[in-house]
Amino acid sequence: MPPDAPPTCDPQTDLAADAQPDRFQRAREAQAVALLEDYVEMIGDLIAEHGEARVADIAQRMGVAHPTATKAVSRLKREGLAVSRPYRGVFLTEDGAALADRVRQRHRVVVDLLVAVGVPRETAELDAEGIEHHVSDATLHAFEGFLDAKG
Amino acid sequence: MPPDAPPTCDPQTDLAADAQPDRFQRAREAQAVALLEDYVEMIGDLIAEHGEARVADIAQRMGVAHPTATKAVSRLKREGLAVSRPYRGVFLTEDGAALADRVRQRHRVVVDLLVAVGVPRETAELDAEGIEHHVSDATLHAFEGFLDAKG
DNA sequence: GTCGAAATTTAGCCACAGCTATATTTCGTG
DNA sequence: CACGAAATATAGCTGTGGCTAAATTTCGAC
Repeated sequence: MPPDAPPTCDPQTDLAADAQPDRFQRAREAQAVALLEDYVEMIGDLIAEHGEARVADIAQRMGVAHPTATKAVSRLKREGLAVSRPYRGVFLTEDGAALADRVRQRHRVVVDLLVAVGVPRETAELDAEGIEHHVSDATLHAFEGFLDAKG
Repeated sequence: MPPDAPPTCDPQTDLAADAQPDRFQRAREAQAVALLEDYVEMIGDLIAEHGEARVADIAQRMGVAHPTATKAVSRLKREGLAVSRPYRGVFLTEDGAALADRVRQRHRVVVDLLVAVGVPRETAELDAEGIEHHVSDATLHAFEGFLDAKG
């Protein structure tokens, strides 16, 4: 096929198709940070409860084996989100703590919005765990506006 | 620490913590099928437009290299969602086509709901790409109910 | 103060999902 | 109808994120 004569007849369709790759790349990037966000939030919770986050507790709450949690912590340390000395508890850096706060807050807003539009609370909690990582700042702001207007 | 005397003082906190692993495992599973869903929907779109889905087109629209698309098609075939003969176009099985329809419909509902609560259309399209894969049937139903009630 | 249990880390495996480079096949053009 | 360009497939690499099994360290109990 010659490059100046694409096989599709509708130029509008082609335009939409051209915009798609960016969308999917964006979604892939969001997914890449999603796990780190979950671990950071979980570590934040554990520190708030116990004063430190032990690998065994992280693993248990994330539903993974101990070595998996250890590797995740390594990635967090590499990203500058957590610190730890060998065989000791894990702590968050300033950046990590800030991220944990943001994630926790976003989670709450997402759950509240889901409930506000009629999703049962329990279902909202379950779905929010996956949804929250794909909620942009703009969407989060819209959610907050909607909740303010409603209540 | 003895097993009958956990270090936390609040039994309610422990209960919530015990429920967490399932949540995360659920989110991980959802993420595992998300990519397949995207590919299936995209292949459905291409078939609707061109009568078949070529690997090069799939790769271009998904924003990945050709071999990545080829490997994805292999997984779809293994899962019984697509069929293809070597060096020829890709087609969906009955299951694949049904999944594509469901995904497309769910995407539309998610975008509509985001718009309904005040998210700009363009942002809604971007975020929906990631959000939709984590919307359960129960939540989708609630979204539809909310949209019906609204307009 | 030593020893053993518990926690952590390390090593090594698998599958996925991306990539580049190379081989193979198809198909339009001359 | 042969040939070369384009499309597809294969091979082999990287990094992620799981896992089990084995080595190491910590720490409480005696």
